[in-house]
Amino acid sequence: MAFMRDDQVIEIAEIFHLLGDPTRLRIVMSCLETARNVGDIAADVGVSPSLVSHHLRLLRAVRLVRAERRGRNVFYSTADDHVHRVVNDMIEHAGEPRGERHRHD
Amino acid sequence: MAFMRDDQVIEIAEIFHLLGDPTRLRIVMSCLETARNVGDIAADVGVSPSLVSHHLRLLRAVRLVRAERRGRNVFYSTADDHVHRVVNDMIEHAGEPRGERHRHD
DNA sequence: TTAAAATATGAATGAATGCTCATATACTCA
DNA sequence: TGAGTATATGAGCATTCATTCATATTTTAA
Repeated sequence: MAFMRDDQVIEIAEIFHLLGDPTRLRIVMSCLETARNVGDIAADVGVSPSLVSHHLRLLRAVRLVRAERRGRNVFYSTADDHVHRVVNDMIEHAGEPRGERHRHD
Repeated sequence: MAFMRDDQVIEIAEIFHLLGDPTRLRIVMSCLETARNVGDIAADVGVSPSLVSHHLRLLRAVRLVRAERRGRNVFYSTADDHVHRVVNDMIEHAGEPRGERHRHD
């Protein structure tokens, strides 16, 4: 783990960083189970379509989401199952009781 | 997922955000398998002990790492197994071949 | 072709952030 | 106790970033 190349670490950190903004995280969560178009995501998250579009561009760039055009809408969905696992594990982590040890070694 | 409370999402995003800096991610990786003291982590990552300490304080605050004093050293280790999974899944995600679909629906 | 709807892009800005350097605290051993 | 080592903290600075607003692009339908 300590022997990972710098560019690998930077790439991974960049993805974490994108998930590290509440608005963007909500956007990812919004299209985690089913593909959703930009307008619906915006309504879901409670921000402007413009802002959603900005964020989706970043998420697309690192392949966290994929875009698919249907008529005049563009539907977004999470790119692969790792995203599911990463988000779910983090939810579990955050859900743990705080203040004490969480491991047994 | 869309029904998560705001404070939950914010808390999770904050943890992702902390993993979203290359230096901090390296620090976490450095004490992912075995507990390591600040000086060794600094040497590992290639930054000053001061900077490592700054980062460790943030990581401690969200319980990503735990501190344990031994003599004049303080040893840090990752707080629980979710961190392992999250980091490993993300490495897999980043390691995938790019440019094509990664799911089947 | 035109109007309207959905999405995307660009510039500007206030706020947050990572880093450095200086200094403070904690611990050990002579 | 005092010197030396290991960590921690605080202020200051340059940079990055999330958001807004205005505008552009794309698509459908009349």
